[in-house]
Amino acid sequence: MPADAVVAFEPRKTPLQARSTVTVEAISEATIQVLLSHGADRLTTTRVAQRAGVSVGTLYQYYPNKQSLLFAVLENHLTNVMATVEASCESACHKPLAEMIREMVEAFVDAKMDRADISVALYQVAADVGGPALIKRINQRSRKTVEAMLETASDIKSPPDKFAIDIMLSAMAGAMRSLLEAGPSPATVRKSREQLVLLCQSYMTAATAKRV
Amino acid sequence: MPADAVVAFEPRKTPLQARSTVTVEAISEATIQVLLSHGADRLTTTRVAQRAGVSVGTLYQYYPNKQSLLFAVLENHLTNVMATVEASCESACHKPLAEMIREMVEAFVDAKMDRADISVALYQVAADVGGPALIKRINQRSRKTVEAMLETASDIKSPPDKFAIDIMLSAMAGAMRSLLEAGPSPATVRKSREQLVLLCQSYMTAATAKRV
Amino acid sequence: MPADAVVAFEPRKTPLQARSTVTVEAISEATIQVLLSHGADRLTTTRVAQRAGVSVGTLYQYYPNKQSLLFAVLENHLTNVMATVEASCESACHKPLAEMIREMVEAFVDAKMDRADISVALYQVAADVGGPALIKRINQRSRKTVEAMLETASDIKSPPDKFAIDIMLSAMAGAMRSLLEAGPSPATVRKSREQLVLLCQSYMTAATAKRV
Amino acid sequence: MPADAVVAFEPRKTPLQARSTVTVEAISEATIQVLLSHGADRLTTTRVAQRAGVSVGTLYQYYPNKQSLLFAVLENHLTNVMATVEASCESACHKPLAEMIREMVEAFVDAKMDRADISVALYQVAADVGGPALIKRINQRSRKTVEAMLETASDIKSPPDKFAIDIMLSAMAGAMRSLLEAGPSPATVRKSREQLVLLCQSYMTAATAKRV
DNA sequence: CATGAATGAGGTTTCATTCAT
DNA sequence: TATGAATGAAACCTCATTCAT
Repeated sequence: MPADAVVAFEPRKTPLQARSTVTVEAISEATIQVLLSHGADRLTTTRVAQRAGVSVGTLYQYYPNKQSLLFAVLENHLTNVMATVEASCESACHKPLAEMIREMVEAFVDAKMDRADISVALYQVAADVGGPALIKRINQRSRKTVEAMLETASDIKSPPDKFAIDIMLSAMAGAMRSLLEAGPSPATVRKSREQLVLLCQSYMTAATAKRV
Repeated sequence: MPADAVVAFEPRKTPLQARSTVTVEAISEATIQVLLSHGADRLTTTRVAQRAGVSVGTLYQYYPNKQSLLFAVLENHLTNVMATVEASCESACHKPLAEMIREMVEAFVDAKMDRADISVALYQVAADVGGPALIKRINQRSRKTVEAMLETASDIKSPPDKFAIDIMLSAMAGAMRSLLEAGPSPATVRKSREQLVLLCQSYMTAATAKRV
Repeated sequence: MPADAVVAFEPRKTPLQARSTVTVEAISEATIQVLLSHGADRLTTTRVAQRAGVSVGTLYQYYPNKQSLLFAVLENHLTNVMATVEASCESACHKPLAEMIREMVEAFVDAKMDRADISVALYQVAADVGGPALIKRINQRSRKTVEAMLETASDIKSPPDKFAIDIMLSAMAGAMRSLLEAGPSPATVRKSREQLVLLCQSYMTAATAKRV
Repeated sequence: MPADAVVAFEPRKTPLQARSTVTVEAISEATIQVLLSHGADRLTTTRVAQRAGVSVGTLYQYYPNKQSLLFAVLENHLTNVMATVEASCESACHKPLAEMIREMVEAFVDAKMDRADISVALYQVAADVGGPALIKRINQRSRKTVEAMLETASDIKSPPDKFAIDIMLSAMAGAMRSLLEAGPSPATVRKSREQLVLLCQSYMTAATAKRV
């Protein structure tokens, strides 16, 4: 996959007709299937198109190049996960710190596990596809959401600074990645989830001045 | 990790003679240079050989294929980092928990920052080259080392279980990756290091039963 | 001229209705625009259709294929130029040789310069589209016209033979092409025009037996 | 043939070994063969390589892209023709004007006819390959050569200005092109050659102040 | 042992053309 | 008639790997 200039990541045409929407959906899903069954370096645009039941030409009507296709899939996944986390943040407002963290972390772990296969598959492509930049952007939004939640915690004076939140989020994501890549058993997942909650709780507590 | 058979990753011949060692070293360093200057998908064996000042043919006498080359470089880096961490663990034995963690985390951050460029470059290839498996192996060793250190902590009854240590290590590595990929300022690094220490200390403390 | 069969170059349907004429006109003009703005090898039927404000499908209702489109545009241009030259020939009948030539050459240069952009654009496609054959046909007509004119020259016994006229016309066209492709200043054009007149006059004079 | 940026026309590597020289020669010749047998738009790099008896990869070791290949062939041809003309110019020094012109024109016509097939084939590609720019460059050299020759003419005071020489050369080239594209009989060629001599002689004479 | 020319499978992408709506 | 989504053959070009010198 040549990745010279990181340009033109935007999908080429917005699917207006019903037929188009179906096609785009099929391509997107096929991308994941191929990623899972063949691996990132065996993923070819031709194969994706075949799996999607369309011709390569059709694929290229919606994505200007291979990168943009992978980028779109990655972005979609990350956005989904983030949406889940954001929802949990909203519902956890005004609760005590520990509970907030628990809900947030559990939402994150569950969202990731929900489509563990996709997550793992996407780790492979993130690096080639402008992943870091995208992740940075997503993380910034996540951090703001979490920060806003923490502002409302019932038992602390002031929330930890942005810095600490960033650290926590990246630590959580990193641990999750390790876990996913190990192909864990359900039991392991359960236990890890608990530990991750503990990790974040203890760090946030340590990084926070208690409210009077 | 590509779906096909993971073929011989081991270097082809052990460099017994001085000349060979020099050549292998040059190739290894050239790989990193090319990774940094051209990116993972512009890295070609020919280019690496040129940069190293040898012919492609020569390169293939020391590495059976491209993967094995990248694998070796990755392994070398990880081993170096781990060696540093292990050394710090040894020297921190019998100290109190918090101090142990501090020394270990600081050793890790410093080792990573020491050749930040390499770390960043290698994140690109890890996925394609059997990285996860390798990391798993390395992490296991790390975990054992850390575990052994913790056994000797002067202020705790028993160390956290393997599980918690794994979580901590992967969280630390994940946060570090995020940091490195952001291309941080020295000030940011200092602050992050401190926070990472705090993260690990508070988690380990929380995961540990205090000694009588 | 490509080696394969020279298929139907004729437009598919004669535009009888006003709407059709407008459409065909728009497509024709769009072709030139695209030729100028994108170059011959970036000219796609889709792009031409877009520029013309119609769909590709519509384009294919008036032209059976891409070649026929380009051919039509080329033919149109050449025919226009020739019509101008023919007109000048008619009006120059019965004048002295030198004057005839001057009027003819000046008409040619002016006609070409009138839409210099088109001329230059079409040089790019002529070769791929059966240009030489077309030019041959056009040139034959031109030669006959010029010959007819020369027959009436007041100061010569008999006109130069067909051969000489062909040579003159192709020399004139060749020089003009060179000039156009250089993107000349108005001053250069004026001077070149004068020289071209001189070239043709001196050649025709040399190739002619003077009238008693 | 995509022709975006007109870059990197230079051959990729200079053939140092004997084997390489042979290969390059074969590719060059094969290009002309394919051009003649299939036409410019059926010329593919694969076909050229096949005809040359090498693999595509090899072709691309010597030419960075298709354009550069065609450009090299075109340049080679034009340089050859020009060398012949230059030689004739040198040998015609100090002779009378008419004789000079005769020798120069005849040298040109003969050089072109010598490999008429190549000339015709190359007209097809010139436009796509940066031909005009190249021709401009070649023409400038030609003009200087001719100018230098004319300076020494034994029977004229001063030579025609650059302008007139440019006109003459482009007219001559244009007429020649027309002739070649018509696929002329030997008789036609002979006659055309004579006419071309006359054309240039009469123009140069007309454009010159006679020497005392 | 070193060299580097040669290989060729295979990847990405384009675009003329069709045809169901 | 007009549309434009879909097609898919085919083009260009790369690069891991080999092997004769």
